[in-house]
Amino acid sequence: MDHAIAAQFARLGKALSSPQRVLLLDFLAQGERPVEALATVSGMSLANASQHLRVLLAAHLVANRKQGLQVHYRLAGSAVLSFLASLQGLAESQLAEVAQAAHAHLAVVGDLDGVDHRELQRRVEAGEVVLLDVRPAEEYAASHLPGALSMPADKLRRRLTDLPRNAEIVAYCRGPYCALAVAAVEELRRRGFQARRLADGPVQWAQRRVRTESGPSPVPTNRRQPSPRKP
Amino acid sequence: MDHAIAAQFARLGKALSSPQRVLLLDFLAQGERPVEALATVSGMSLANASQHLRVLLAAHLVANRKQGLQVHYRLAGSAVLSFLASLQGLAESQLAEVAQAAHAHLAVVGDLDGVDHRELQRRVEAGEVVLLDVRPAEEYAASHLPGALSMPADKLRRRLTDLPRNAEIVAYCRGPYCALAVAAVEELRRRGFQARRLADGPVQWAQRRVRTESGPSPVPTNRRQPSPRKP
DNA sequence: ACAGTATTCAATTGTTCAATTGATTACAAT
DNA sequence: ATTGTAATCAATTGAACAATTGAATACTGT
Repeated sequence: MDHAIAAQFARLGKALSSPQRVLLLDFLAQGERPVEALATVSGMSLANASQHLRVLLAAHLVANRKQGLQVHYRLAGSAVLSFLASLQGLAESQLAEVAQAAHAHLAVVGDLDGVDHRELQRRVEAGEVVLLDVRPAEEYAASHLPGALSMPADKLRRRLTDLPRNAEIVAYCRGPYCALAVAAVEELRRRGFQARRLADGPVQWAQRRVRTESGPSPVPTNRRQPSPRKP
Repeated sequence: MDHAIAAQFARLGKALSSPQRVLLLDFLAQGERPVEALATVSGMSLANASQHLRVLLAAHLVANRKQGLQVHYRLAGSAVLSFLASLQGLAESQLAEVAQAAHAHLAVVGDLDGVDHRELQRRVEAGEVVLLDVRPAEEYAASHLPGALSMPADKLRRRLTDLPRNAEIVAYCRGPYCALAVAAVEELRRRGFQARRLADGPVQWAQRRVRTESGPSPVPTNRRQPSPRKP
C-alpha cells in the first residue's frame, strides 16, 4: 500500500480520533440535526461543535444543507452508518472496557439484544407488544421502527395511562449505549408494567437491514388508545 | 451515548489516525511479522515502528508474541481484519481521492474486481487458470488462495519458463492498493502471456469469507510443471 | 434598510503527538 | 561470563490539535 493511500485512510481515522466527534456522529446516526441542537446534546460550545462538524465534513463523513438560518448536518451516506456499526462491533470485541461499561450501567434484566426484528414486528402488529421509542420527538420523526409510539423520556410519566397493562412493553432508544430506554424500563417496572429494553438502535438497524419508517408520531398528544392493531 | 463510551470508541480512531499505523495494519493483514520486517517494509526507523506498534497494541488492534529474540506482531483477531475491510470500503465510497488514486496507477485493463471466488477456484482446479501470488514468500506462507503458486515479484522474471502460454494467468498481491500484481501483469503481457490482475487481497477475502490456505509453496524452487491439476 | 439570529472564521492558549537520538532491557549463542 | 542482536524505553524537538474568545458572515423577518 502506498503512503499516499494510507494517508487517505488515516483521514477517516483522524476524524474519528476525538470523542466529541464520535459523539456527534452517534447523534447524527439518529437523523439530521441543526448545529445548535448537536452542540446542546453533546455538551459543547456552539463554536466548538461547529468546528468539529467541519472536520467531519472535510472527511466526507457528514453532509450539510442550509435551511433558512440553520445549517442541518446529516451522515454523508448509508456507508457511514454501516461503518459506525462495524466500529462499534470492533470496539465491543476488542476493548473489554466498552463491553464492561455497556453492561455495567446500561443493561437491564431481560434485555432484548440481537433480537429477530421480523418476529418482533409480527408481535407488534398482532398487538402482543407495544413498542416505545423514548428518544426525542425529532429523532423519532427522522426514523423509527414501524408501529412504534413516540414517547420521549421526559413525557413518559405523564402518559403512563396510555399504556396497556396486559401487553408487553418494549422500549428502545439510540442504541446499546444509550441510557434512555434503560431508565424508561426501570420506571415502567416500578409502576407495575411488564417492560423490557430493546438494545438495538438506528446503527444496528442499518447493519441488520431492519425496515424503518419516518414521519411524526401518529398520536401526537392525544389521549386515545394508542396501541396499533391490524385493520 | 456517554462521554466515557465515546472516548473508548475514539481510542480506536486515534489508533487509525496516523498513516503509518494504517500502513502497519495493512501489512499485518498479510500475516504475522517481526518488528524489523514491518519497519523495513513501511520505511520507518526501527524505534519509530516499534512505538507505533505499541500504540496499536494499546488499542488492542494487534497482539504480539516473543519468539527467541524477535517479537512477532499480528492482528488481534478476525474482527480487526473485517473492520479494515469496512474502513477501506468507507474510504472508497466517501473519499473520491481514494478511488481516483487507486484507479489511476493501480488499475490494469481487465482487472478482476469483485470476482466470484468460487468460480475462480473451479477454474484453477480445472487447470484453466494459473493463480500467481506475487507477494513475498512469508506472506504467501501466512495465507494464500488455494492452488496459488508463490511467485514473489522479484523472482518472476527468472521463472517465466514455468508458466504456461495456453492458460490464463491471474496474479494477485496484497489488495486493491498494492502495486505488485499490476507490475507483474504488465510484465507478463509484455512477454506475451495472457495475464490479468485479481484486485482482491487478504482484507477482501476475509470480508467475503473466501477459503484460504497457509503453508510454504508446494514447488519451492523446482523446475517442474507447476500447474496444479485435479488428481 | 434594519435588527436579530445561526453559524462560521480567526487568533490564542495549553496539550498532545510524531519522529529522532541515545541508552537500556531481554535474550541467545558461544 | 561475554558478546551480539531485537526491541523497547526515555528525553527531546517541532508540528498538529482542541477549546476559548471575539469578530465576521449570511440570511430572515419586519
